[in-house]
Amino acid sequence: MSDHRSPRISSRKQPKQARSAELVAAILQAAVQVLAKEGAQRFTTARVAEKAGVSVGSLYQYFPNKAAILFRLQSDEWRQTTGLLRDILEDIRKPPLDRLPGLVHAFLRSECDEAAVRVALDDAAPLYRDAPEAQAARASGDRTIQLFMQEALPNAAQATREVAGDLVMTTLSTVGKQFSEAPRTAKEIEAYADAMADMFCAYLRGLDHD
Amino acid sequence: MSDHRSPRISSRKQPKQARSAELVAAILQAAVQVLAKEGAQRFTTARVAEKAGVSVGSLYQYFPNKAAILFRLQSDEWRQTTGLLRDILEDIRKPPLDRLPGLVHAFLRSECDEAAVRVALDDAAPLYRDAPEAQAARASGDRTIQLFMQEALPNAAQATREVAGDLVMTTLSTVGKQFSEAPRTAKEIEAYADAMADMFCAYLRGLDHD
DNA sequence: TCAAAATACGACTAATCATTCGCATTCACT
DNA sequence: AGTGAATGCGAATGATTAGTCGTATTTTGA
Repeated sequence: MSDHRSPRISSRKQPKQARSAELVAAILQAAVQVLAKEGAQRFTTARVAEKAGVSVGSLYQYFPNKAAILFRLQSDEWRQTTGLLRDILEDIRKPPLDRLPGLVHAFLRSECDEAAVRVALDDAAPLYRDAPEAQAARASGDRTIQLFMQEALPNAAQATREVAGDLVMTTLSTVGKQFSEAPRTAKEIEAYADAMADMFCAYLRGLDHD
Repeated sequence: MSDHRSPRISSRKQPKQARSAELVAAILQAAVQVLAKEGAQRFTTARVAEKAGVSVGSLYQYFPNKAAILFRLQSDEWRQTTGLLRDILEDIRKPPLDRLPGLVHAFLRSECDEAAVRVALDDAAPLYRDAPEAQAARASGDRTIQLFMQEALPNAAQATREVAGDLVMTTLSTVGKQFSEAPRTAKEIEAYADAMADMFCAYLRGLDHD
C-alpha cells in the first residue's frame, strides 16, 4: 500500500499557438535532461522550467502537476517499446521462435541507450505507478505477446500460454531494466541478450512438446 | 547518474544499556509498519519515531540518518534471502537441477509475504542504492550461485556459467519483485513458480549439452 | 546517597519544493 | 491601431521534512 491518491495526469490545456507547442516540446526535452543529469530525486518543476528557459507558471499551464511530466515521458517510452515489440514479434518472415533473439537484442540495446533516463524514470515511478492510465498502457503489450504465443505454441493449453507469455515479457522488461543500471559495453549486451534469448527459446520449445 | 553522494549508513553509537537496545528494536519494528502502511513516500523519521513511541532525537542517537534505517531493513532482508539461497542450492541430497523448483517456489512465496514492505523498500532504494555496503552485499549471493553453476554445468565454459548464473539470479529477483507488486493467491504463486522453474531448467539443460 | 555518564526528549532550524495567482506580454483578427 | 484572448511570468505561499541541540531524566557505580 504505497500511494493512496493517484494524481491527475491528463493535460491541463491544449496548445493552440505555435509558441506554446514549442514550449511543451522544450519542457519535455528539458525534463529528459534534468532526469538524466540530476536523477529523480532532484527532478523539480523549477529545474525543468529553468532548463527549458521557461517559467514555472508556463509549465503549469500545460502540465497539471509534476507527475504528469514524468508520466508523459514514460508513456512515450512505452509507446516506443510496444512498437518495437509489435514490429519484431509479428514479422511473419521468420518462424516464431526465430524472432525472439532479435527481440531480446533490440530490447536490451534500447534499454542501455539512455539508461540514465530510464533508471531515473523508474525511481520516480511511485509518483504515477497507480494511475489508471498506466495500467491500461500495459494491455497493448499483453495482447501482442498473446498473439505471438498462440502462433509459437499452438499445441499448448491456453493457460500455459498466458503464464508463459507473461513470464517472458516480465523477464525481458525487469531483467532489461536491472541490466541497464550498470554501464555496459556492446559485447556485454550481446552476450547477455544471447543468453536470455537462449533461455526463452529453450523454455518455449519445451512447452510445445507437451 | 542519479545520486551523487552516498549517505553514511553505519550506526552512530552502539546501545550499551538494555533500554536503548529495546529502543533500536522498537524503531526497526515501527519502520516496517510505517513502510508497509504509508509507503516509501511518507516514510519520515517523525512518523517512525511516533509509531515507535520514541522521540526523533532518540532515533538519531542510533541511526545517523533516515537512509540508515531503510538500509538496515534492506540488509536484514538480504541476509535472510541469501541464507535461503544457500540452504537450498547447497542441498547435496538432490541433483542440482532438482533444487531449482524448490528455490523458485520458496523465493516467490517469500517475496509475496510482506510484499508491501518490499515494494516500499524498493521505492526507497535510490536513497541507499549507491552505498558501498550495498554492492558488497550482492557478492555473497553471487558466490553461492557460481558454486551451484559449477556443479550443475560441469561441461560448460566458465564464461557461459557466469552469464547463465547471473541471468538466473537476476531473473529470479527482478521477476519476483515485479510479480509481488500485485496481490497474489497461493495458486497463482504456485503456477508462476512452476513456470519460472521450468524455464530455468530448460535453459540450463540446454547449456549442459554443449 | 550522589555525581557522572548514558539516554531520552521535542521544540526549533534551515532547506526544499509543488503549486498558485495577479500581472505583463504577445498574438489573432478586425 | 485596437481589443480580447491566449500565453507567459516569477515572487509568494503553504506544507513538509531531515536533522540538531540544549535540557531533562534515568542509570551506573562508587
